[in-house]
Amino acid sequence: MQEKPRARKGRRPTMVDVAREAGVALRTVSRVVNDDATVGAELVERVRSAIAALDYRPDERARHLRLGVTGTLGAAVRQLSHVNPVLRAVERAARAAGLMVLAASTEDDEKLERHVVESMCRRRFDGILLEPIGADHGYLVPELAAGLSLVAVDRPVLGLEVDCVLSDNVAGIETAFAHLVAHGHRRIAYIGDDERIYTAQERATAFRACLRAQGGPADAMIHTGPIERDRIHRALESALSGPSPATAVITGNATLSVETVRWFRDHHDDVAIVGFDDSELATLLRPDLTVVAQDDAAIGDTAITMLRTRIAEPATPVRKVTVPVTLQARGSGETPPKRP
Amino acid sequence: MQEKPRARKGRRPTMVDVAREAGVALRTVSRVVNDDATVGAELVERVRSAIAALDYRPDERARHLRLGVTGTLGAAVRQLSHVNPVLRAVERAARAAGLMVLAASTEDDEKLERHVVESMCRRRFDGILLEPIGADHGYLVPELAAGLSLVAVDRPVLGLEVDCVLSDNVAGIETAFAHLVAHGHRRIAYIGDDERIYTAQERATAFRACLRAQGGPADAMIHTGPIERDRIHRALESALSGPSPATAVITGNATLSVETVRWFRDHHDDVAIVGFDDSELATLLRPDLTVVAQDDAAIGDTAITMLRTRIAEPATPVRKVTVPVTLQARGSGETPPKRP
DNA sequence: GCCGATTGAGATAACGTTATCCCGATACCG
DNA sequence: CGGTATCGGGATAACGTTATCTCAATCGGC
Repeated sequence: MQEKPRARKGRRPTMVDVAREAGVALRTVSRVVNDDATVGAELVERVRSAIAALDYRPDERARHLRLGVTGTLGAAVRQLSHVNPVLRAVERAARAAGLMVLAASTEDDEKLERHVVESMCRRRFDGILLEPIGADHGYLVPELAAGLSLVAVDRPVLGLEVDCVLSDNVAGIETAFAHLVAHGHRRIAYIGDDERIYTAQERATAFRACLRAQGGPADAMIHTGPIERDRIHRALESALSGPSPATAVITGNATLSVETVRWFRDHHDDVAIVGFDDSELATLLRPDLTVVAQDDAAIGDTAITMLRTRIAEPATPVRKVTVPVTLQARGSGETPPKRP
Repeated sequence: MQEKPRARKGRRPTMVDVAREAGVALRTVSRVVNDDATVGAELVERVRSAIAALDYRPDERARHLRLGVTGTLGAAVRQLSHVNPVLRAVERAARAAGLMVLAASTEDDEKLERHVVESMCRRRFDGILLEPIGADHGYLVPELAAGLSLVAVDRPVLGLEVDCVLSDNVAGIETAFAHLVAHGHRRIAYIGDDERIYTAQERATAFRACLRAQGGPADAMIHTGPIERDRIHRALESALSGPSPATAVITGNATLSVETVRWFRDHHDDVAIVGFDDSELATLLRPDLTVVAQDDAAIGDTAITMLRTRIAEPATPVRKVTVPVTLQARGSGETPPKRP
């Protein structure tokens, strides 16, 4: 039988109603609800009976106002509709600390980021995790001055000194580059994101340093720009043609890997590839994709730890934590250079 | 120069402080902050100067308590770390209505689902969208009786009469089946999820009906169970071997498609496949994956519309909306049966 | 000139919890 | 026996907004 609970009319019972029903003071009800051991057993029983009789359900809005603490962390992330394993780690770490993470998406839109973060500030969440986009975070200055606890994840907030946890982009690119060199590659191309994005700039800069250390020409092997299929495919055509085509490719993030593999599929280039960051599709390809994997669990745990420290000790010096990455050799980065 | 805003000591300024600074009543400050047109220009200016001087920032916790409305919708979804395009549509529709959606993940865990939903109830969110898991939602009965506005997304809350918006699973399976029959297939297998899950049961039941309508044996072509790689691969081996192997496969969701394609990759079976629900990988394969695509935008928009109706008119009769799906023919479902 | 209506602004309560402080009863010690 | 300490419970304020109601001044009409 499909149960159809009938919604009550009018306002919900409060502790005042419970107190009246139980014949005790309001403060006594609060003590019982909060398991205060100083209330005698008889009164405890009367209060609990009244709670059940009235179907009283605690309202944390009042509690949040009185205590000035909400037990809630906001997570302003670029996308909720895409893969976000860091957020899983964040939620688990928060739960372990008795906190609730509530996430909203900024959709890579600077105005929306501001809207989301300011909405969370107005709700006085205890702290906020932010995947920053764009360069102008001036709107954060008064919030930080007012006492906002915030940790940036995956990239710093440029121009502001706030806590940050991110992957070791430099070491990741170096590792990928060295891995390909170790497998015989000498002409390695880089397909990266728009360098206005912090992580994209870090990775591209690291790649340039690798090229210079190798003694080779720098910029001809680097192709950065917005993540657009046509741009990526033209970059690949350029990198893999001409008198000295690249024999290996490093891609700057998972989406670039997707587009690179899509292009490979149609053009059958037997080119080695190492992608930055892992994803589900990495093991669907032939050969499996070799990747520089970020440690999502460590990033998430660290982000929560730093945020809780910021909340508890606002005077703590600002920190920037880089989390090591690891290379997962699965095949696509281990093939030797194709003879021309 | 890296800006380092210094967090204030002590409590933040409130409207009481602004009133004192401006030399007006508290109610006047509230009128100005809320753009009440009955305040004279001189007082408006004094209040705004005081707001700037004190760097007053509104606190919505008090407002939520006084008004009994938070402008917040909770979204308790199975996963935040996986693809969730419905959530994007939900956020956009909510934003258009001036509401904020805050999401938390239930990680397909019944206890966690209850924890997340009850946490949102204690915060008195205006309404909740829920991707239900499991069969026992008894914990919702008192919440619904107390006035909770809730809409189930993607599957109903079994045993309770609450609003629900989901895809037309039956038509989707029928469309996929008919599509394969139209391309010459007569032996079609179904790889599905655990039938304890509502959508899995609907899809499997629809598939059985298709088989019966075709006059063929029913259960030998249906393989349902938990989404485990080994189980799925054994199901595929079974379906594609023996005296009458299937020449086409329908998969029950995107993850099943992933695992099926993974198995195909290693076994090179030239088998037609139609997958239920789209995903990014669908266009990475050769040929591209033919899918029954859910209308995520319509589901999201409908969910928000139904929730707002439930909030505004609690006595509205409970509704169940099924959103049409469409078949995207991309190649993998159009290949003819392979000759034995 | 007086009276009623309107307008701008202010006083205070309300929302629903928890903290702070207080009170009365009881027990113990000198 | 009296004084002090402790304990269980209660009265009331606090959190920071908004709603409700009131008041005084001004204006217009008769």
